[in-house]
Amino acid sequence: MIDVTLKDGSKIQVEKGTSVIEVAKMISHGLARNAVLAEVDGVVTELGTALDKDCTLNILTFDSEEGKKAYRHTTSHILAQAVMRLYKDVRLAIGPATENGFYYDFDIDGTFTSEDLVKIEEEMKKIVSEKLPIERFVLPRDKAIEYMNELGETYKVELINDLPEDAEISFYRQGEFVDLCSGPHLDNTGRVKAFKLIQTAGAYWRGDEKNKMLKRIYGTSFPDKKLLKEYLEKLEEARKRDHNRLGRELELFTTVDYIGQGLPIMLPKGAKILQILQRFVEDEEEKRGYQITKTPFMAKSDLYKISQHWYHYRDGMFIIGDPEKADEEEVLALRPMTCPFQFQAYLTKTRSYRDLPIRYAETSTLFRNESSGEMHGLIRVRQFTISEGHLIVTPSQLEEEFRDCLDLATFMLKTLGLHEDVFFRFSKWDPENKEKYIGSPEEWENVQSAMKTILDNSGLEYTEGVGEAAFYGPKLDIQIRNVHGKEDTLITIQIDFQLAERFGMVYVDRDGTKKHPYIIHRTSIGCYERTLALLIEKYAGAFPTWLAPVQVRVMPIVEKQADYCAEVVRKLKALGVRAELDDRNEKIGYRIREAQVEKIPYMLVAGDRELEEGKVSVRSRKQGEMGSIAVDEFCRMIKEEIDEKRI
RNA sequence: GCUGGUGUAGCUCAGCUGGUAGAGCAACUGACUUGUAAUCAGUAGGUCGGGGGUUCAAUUCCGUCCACCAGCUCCA
Repeated sequence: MIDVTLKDGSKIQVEKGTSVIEVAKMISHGLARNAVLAEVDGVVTELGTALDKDCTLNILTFDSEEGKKAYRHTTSHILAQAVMRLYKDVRLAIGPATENGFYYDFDIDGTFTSEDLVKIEEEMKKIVSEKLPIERFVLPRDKAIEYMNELGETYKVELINDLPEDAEISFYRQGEFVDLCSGPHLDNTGRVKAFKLIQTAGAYWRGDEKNKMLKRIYGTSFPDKKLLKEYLEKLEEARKRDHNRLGRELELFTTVDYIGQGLPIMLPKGAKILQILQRFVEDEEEKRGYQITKTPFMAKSDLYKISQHWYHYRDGMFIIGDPEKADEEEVLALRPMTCPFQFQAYLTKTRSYRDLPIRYAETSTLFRNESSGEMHGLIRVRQFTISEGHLIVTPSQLEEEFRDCLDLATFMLKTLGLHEDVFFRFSKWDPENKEKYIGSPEEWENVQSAMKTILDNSGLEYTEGVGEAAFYGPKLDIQIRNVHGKEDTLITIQIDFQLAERFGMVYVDRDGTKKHPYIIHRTSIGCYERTLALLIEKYAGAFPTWLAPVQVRVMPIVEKQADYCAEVVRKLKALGVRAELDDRNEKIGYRIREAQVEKIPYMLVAGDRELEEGKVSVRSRKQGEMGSIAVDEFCRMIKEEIDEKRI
C-alpha cells in the first residue's frame, strides 16, 4: 500500500500501482468525471499513470491551464482522426492547443468547405461516442521514423528528425489513429463533451512562406455545451465591437475600391477624433521638452542608402521611379520612417554635450508598402500618421530619457483608458539571421544588455521576442490585442546605436572629442489610425466625452423651443464643446434614439418647462434621464468632464 | 504574397437549379406639433464590384482584375 496525499492535505491509502483515475473515483465520482490530468508530486501526469510510491496528488480539471490545453489538444487529435477517416491522401502536420481552442494542419488536395466542417464534426461526434481509450507509447528514433514513413507521414518524420538527440519520442493511439505527440492527453475520447469547428485557413508548414501551404482547421472545445455556447456568443459580441464594422457604421471612416488597399478615407467624425488626439499629444510633448519638426514625405534614394533603408527595408517602401537605376539617376521614395529626415535637423550645426538631450517630435505621415494580404481596417494600412519622435542623447542620459519615454507612453495609455489592455515585449534581434540587421553581434549584445538593464530597473514586466527587433536596434514594444485576439504593436520605444554613426551625427564632449550619440526612436501614442481602431473596439464606439466627435445634441420638443436650443448650442460651442442642434420635425423619442445609436454622450431636451426656467433636461448615453438642470450648470459639468479627460 | 470566404439601392440583407431584381432602415415629399430608444402615407433610388468569355439569354456559369473579411504568431 502507498500513501497518497490529496490537495486538501488528507491522505488515502491505495494499492501500489493504482492509476490516477482510479484514485479520483475513490475521492468522488464527480471529480473522476471532470478529471483531465493530474499533478503527482507537482508533475503534470496523465490519468492512466500508475502510482508506485507515496506521493501527493492533485486532480486537474478543465479549469486549470494544463487541463484546458490537454483537453483541446485531445480534441485536435479527434479532429485529425475524423479527417483521416473521411478523406484520402491526407498527411498530418501539427495540431496544438491554442489560447482559446485548437487547430490541426493538414496537407490535402482541395479545400475544406463549410459543408466539410459539418461532416467532420459529425465524424468527431462518432469518435467521441466510441469512447476510444487513448494510449501513449514510446519508440526509439529509428523505429519512430520507420513507423511514420510506413504511414506516409512525411511531416512527422521531419519533426522527429528535428527533435534533440536525447528526446523521448512518444506517440498517442486512439482506435485506428496514431499521432506523434509529446502530450499530455486525456485518457479517453469520450471525455470531450462539446466542441465546434470554427473556421478553415491556410497556414504555411512551420510558418515559413517558402514552405507548402497547408489547410488548417480551427476549433474549440469545452467540457459542457453551455460553456461552448457562451464562448461562441462572446465571439459574436466581439465581432460587434470590430472597429471595421463600427467605424463604418458610426461614419468615422470608409474605404473606396478605386483608391486602393490600406488607404482609408477618414470621414469628418473620424478625422475629428484624430485631430483631438493629435492636439493632445503635441501639447503634452511640448510640455515634456520636445521640439516639433516638419520634414518631407519623400526623399532621394541617397538618403535611404545612408540610413540603410534602401538595403534593409526597400520592400516596404513606395519608390517613384526604377529602383534599379538609383545609382545613375534620381529615384525618389516615400518615407517609411521619419528617422533619417529628423536627423538632418540635428546635423544643421555642431552640437555640444551641453545641447543634449535633444528631443524632436513630429506628427508624421508615413507610407509603407505592406503586402496585399496584410491590410486590416485602420489597424494595418499603407499610409498612416504616427506620433514620431527621436531623442538624441549621451550614453549617460540614455536610461533617464528612455524611462521618460516610457512614462509618456504610460501617461497616454492611462489617459486613453488602454493601460490595462497592453503588455510589454522586449524585441531582440535574431542572431541566426544576421543579414536582417546592421551592426556587429558585439554591438547588438551590448545594446541589448543595456536595454535589459533599463527595463529591469524600471520594474516593468515584459516578454522577450527574438527576431522582433528593428534592423537598427532593439525595441520595447507595447502590444495590444484587437477584438479578434490578434496582437499588434501600439507603441514602441527603440534604442539605436547605429544610425548616428551612419549619418555622422556627433556631439563635442566635455573633453573636446567628438562622440556619436545614442538615439531613442519612440512614439508616444503610436500611429493615430491604429490607436483610433483600438479605441473604437475598447469603447464599442461609445467614446469618452473628451474624445467623442459630437459631445452634445440639443433637441427642442417642438419647433417653438428651437431658438432657445440654438442658443444653448451657441453657449456650448463658445466653451469649445462639440454640440449640435437637432430641431427636425420628428418625435422626441425618434431623435433620442438616433442620438443614442450614434453614441453621443449627452442629449439635452428642452420643452416649455425648460425654456421658462432656463434649464435643459439632461439625458446621458450611459445613465439615461438625469433630470433638468440650469444650462450654466450643465456647461460647467461637461466642461469639467472634458478638461479632466474623464473615461 | 499565400489559403479560404465575401462583394446586389446610401446602410443591413433576400433573390432555388441562367429568363435583366426585392424588403427594412436612410433620403426626398406631404400630413402630424410631438416630453426621453423608431408617427403615418407617398415618391425616388440599382449597367447586381470592374473588364472579358460561354449562351438565344448571365446578378446567377467560367476565367481575370479590384476591394473587403478571416487566417498564415501558438510548432510533436
